[in-house]
Amino acid sequence: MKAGMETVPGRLLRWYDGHARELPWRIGPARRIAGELPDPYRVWLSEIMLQQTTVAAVKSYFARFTALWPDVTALAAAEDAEVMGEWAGLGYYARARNLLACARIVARDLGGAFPETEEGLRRLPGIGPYTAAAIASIAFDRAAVVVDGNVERVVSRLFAVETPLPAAKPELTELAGQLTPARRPGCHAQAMMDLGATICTPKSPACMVCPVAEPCRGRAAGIASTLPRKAPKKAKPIRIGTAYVARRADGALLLETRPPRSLLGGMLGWPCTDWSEEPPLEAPPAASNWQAAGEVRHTFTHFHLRLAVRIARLPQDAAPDRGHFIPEAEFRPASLPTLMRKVWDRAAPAISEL
DNA sequence: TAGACGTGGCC
DNA sequence: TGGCCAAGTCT
Repeated sequence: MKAGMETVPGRLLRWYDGHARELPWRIGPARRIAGELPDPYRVWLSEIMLQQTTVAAVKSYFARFTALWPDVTALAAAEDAEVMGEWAGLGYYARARNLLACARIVARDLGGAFPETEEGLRRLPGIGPYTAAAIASIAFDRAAVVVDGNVERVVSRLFAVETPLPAAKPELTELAGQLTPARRPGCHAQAMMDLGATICTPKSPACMVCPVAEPCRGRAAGIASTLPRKAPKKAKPIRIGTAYVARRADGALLLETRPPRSLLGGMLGWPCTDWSEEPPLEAPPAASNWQAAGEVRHTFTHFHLRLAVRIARLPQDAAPDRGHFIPEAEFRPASLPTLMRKVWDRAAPAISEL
């Protein structure tokens, strides 16, 4: 085959063999060619962590999780609170709840082995179309069509797809399928994602060094950097509320485990009023002397939050109707979701003076 | 099906 | 500073 005739998947694979990112959960192209495949547990764990999350943010969490729980059986046996505490700061906490649920199903019902097919994987909690395809492809070398945000971007540019997302999704999936080779599908999937992450980036793609620049129709049309098109986003409303940081005479802090399937569900947090666009009605935990300790601002996916922080010292025999005291020695701010850690950062200097 | 669901980095 | 963006899933 003449060089100019080399197919897109062929160019991509050749590029990947020389430029694959080295990642802790990955087996490099040379070892994969030699027949080695990565540990499905590590692939699964990394894929869950990487959902809507950057590689940079995931690395330290992945290291800690695999050190604490080296295999799915170990993770399945962990306490909920410990796993949620280790996930704190990574966001999208439903992922951590589903991670544990999934680990327990795999350990208990599947003998500790992950399903090797998309269909089997798809039945597990927290594994959707993308993750099922990614695990089947990367961990088991199945020719699954892996479509994440990177692939959507690469494919929409290669074929100059101007239909806005999410309407363009079926078309992009079809085109991604046409590119998926029967040979080395796992390397192909990772090559597409590496290309999207390092060269075919959202803002200023490095077309000058792109291995598929020549066949790229988006580049030829001069519109690559504007693709994929996306539907306009809605404005975020501002919600307000109050967080209460109470410290007992012995230093213990009043925290509560937030209800599952809610915002920050399953995570530890300070008792709060509800967060709404109107001033809150809910009463604070019983205490005589709440003092203002500033405000925390935090932005979630769909709203901005302004949380007033109030602090109080509670008598040793206090019996609050919500939450539970955590002894000073056991309290780890790092086990709080970021919003709640911000509240603590605001409250901590003042509360020790109380 | 569109909205809920986190966070940190970048410009 | 504030809006945008990043390896999606669930309901």
